[in-house]
Amino acid sequence: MLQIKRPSIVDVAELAKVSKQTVSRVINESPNVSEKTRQRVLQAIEALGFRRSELARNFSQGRTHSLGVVGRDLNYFGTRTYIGIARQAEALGYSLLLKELPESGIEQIEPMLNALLDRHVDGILWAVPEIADNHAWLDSGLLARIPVPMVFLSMAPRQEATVVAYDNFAGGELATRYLLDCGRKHIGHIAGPQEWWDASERQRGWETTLQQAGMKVLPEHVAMGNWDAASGEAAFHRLLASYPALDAVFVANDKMALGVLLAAHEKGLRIPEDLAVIGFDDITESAYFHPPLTTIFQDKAALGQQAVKTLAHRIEQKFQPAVQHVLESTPLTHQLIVRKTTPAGVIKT
Amino acid sequence: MLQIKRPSIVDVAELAKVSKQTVSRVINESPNVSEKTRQRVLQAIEALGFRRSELARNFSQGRTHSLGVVGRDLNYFGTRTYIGIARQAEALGYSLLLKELPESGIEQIEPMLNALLDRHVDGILWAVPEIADNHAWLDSGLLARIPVPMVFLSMAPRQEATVVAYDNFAGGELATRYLLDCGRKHIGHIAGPQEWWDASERQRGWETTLQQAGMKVLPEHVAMGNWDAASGEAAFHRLLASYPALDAVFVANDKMALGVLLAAHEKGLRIPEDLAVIGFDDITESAYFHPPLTTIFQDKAALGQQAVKTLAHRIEQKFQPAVQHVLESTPLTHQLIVRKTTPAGVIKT
DNA sequence: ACACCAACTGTTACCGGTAACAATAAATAT
DNA sequence: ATATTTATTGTTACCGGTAACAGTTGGTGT
Repeated sequence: MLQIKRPSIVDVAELAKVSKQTVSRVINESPNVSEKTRQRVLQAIEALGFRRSELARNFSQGRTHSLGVVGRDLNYFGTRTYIGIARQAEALGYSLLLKELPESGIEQIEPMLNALLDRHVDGILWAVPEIADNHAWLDSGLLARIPVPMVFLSMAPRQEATVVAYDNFAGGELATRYLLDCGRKHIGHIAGPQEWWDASERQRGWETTLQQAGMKVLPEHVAMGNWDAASGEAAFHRLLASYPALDAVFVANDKMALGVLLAAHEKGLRIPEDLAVIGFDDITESAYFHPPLTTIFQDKAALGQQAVKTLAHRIEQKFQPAVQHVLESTPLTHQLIVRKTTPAGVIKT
Repeated sequence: MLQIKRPSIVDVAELAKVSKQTVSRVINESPNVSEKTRQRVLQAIEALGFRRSELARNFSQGRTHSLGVVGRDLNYFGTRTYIGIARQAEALGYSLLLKELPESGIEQIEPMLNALLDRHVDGILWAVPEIADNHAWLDSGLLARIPVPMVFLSMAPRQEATVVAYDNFAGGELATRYLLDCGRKHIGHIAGPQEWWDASERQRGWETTLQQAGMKVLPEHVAMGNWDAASGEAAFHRLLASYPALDAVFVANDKMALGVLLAAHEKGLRIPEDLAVIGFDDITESAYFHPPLTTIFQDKAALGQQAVKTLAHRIEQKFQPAVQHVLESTPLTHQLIVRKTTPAGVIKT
């Protein structure tokens, strides 16, 4: 059961009868190696099955070609986002070191960041949704003490931080304007938890659009849920009670919209005739809701991708300030997906 | 913009006027340090804000206290599973290095494993669903050349491999037996893709249960989907055409069940009176389907947790063969969640 | 008072690469 | 033919810890 030691650069050097530095040059494709020795070294590498230890290389260079990703639950930050992150990181030659921030939270933040820094990640991607003041630590000066570039996913813009995010305000506008285009006059909103930045932005988009259309927006025109289908159902009952004239509702995410559809059925409301519904997210199931849900789509994979690109860009700048790196950016804009919970034959303005 | 160098163990040693070895002893809580020097060292650590470089430690020890996780899409392997993995890894002091195996697949496997080994992960968790022969590489002898413990998530048992999985066969039995208990006589199945191990196991559970109940199982009693809601809808139409007597259906996952519900509505079938439906997975939305879906639950978080425990156990065995490590295992059993797509008042046998 | 042991601390080497600089050999200029 | 480049290769130090072994000190037994 003897574990055979991985061959090291020295083993290769001995076999090829060169110094280990020359081997290093070969594996790093330095041009200053004669073709003859290069071949000899390559042969030795082949013969021994040598592979460079990234661990050793990382240690010696002081950089690890890896990104720390701090997430919460993945649920929010989302499978699609994660795929975008993973693919882009791979494409740019970075590994991902993942950490889950537990609910409890605040006092875990510094240890978590330290754990990543102790492993010398080249950069950190903060993929925790902004809820209440859980980003308040940014004001504590902690950020300034972090010696690697950091990028934040989907949070309110801040002076000191690099943020990659969708404009949820615009998304809310888009949804609400479409309901107006449908000719609806009483457009309610089922919001996500107010403490969530994304939720309050969507709500602000709804509110602003209605006001610009000359409509009054009253507190009883909104009900709040917690993103879950169950809460959407409950919120809809409350909303209908406080706003009986309701003829359309913009729901802050598709899951809650599912609950709304169920509740509306129970109340005997016809959709979309009596009530138009528009969701947010375009989860894969929403095309199979009953009826299929009109919703707002945001390309989460592109979001993750863009975040990694941005982070990598800042890292390269740091390690090779001389070289001009290009940052190609993907536009992040919402898309309206019209299905059956809004009336047919609407002309979009 | 000068980057201040992280203090190293040597800086601490100088400040505390001891050798760096003594500092090492202090941070590793060796008992052989006098209280007086310990305090002096701790003070120096505090003063400098020293933190041990895990990178250096990993390098010097030849182990990284990290697990390589190879996944596909997360979609399948699932958010819940991932949470279980992350939490358990954190609890046991392991970091996670994540890799995404692209669809293309096979020829990517060896490079991917090598990438992990180059970074000296202590163990590898293979979280790619078994589809068709995508696990055939296990027979190539590659596995034997991997110098670290490896654990496979949810695949067919194999001689040479450590597998942590739910018994999907038993899950299929559980679902089907319940439909029998409901008094149904014509129980069809909407299967996942046959190439998926999980799917074929669930189907086998269905088939076996019916046969044991003395019923005939014909090919036209099954239709196959691809896990998506859309495919569930289509499959149901086909199934109904080929098996008109159908009075119950076991659907291999909840998403397809969603499509089935939609299709059944279109056909004017009452649920559960005309058709009983049972899904699989218990995704959060299924409680809000129309009507709420009866389904089979498996605790995916426990699955991920168990996989990490198993892997960690094997790693510890390897690094400290002398110590007897205990492996506490969580039982992985399915649970029947009865909602409204099956008739009320059934006595479970 | 002397040998011996325990408790504590220090020395040296090593993990596997890379960086910076030095040395040698071959090629070109004068 | 000699000085000077240029191309190629080797030497040495270093990254920040840990392991193995070697001292040093003080207390104890006789």
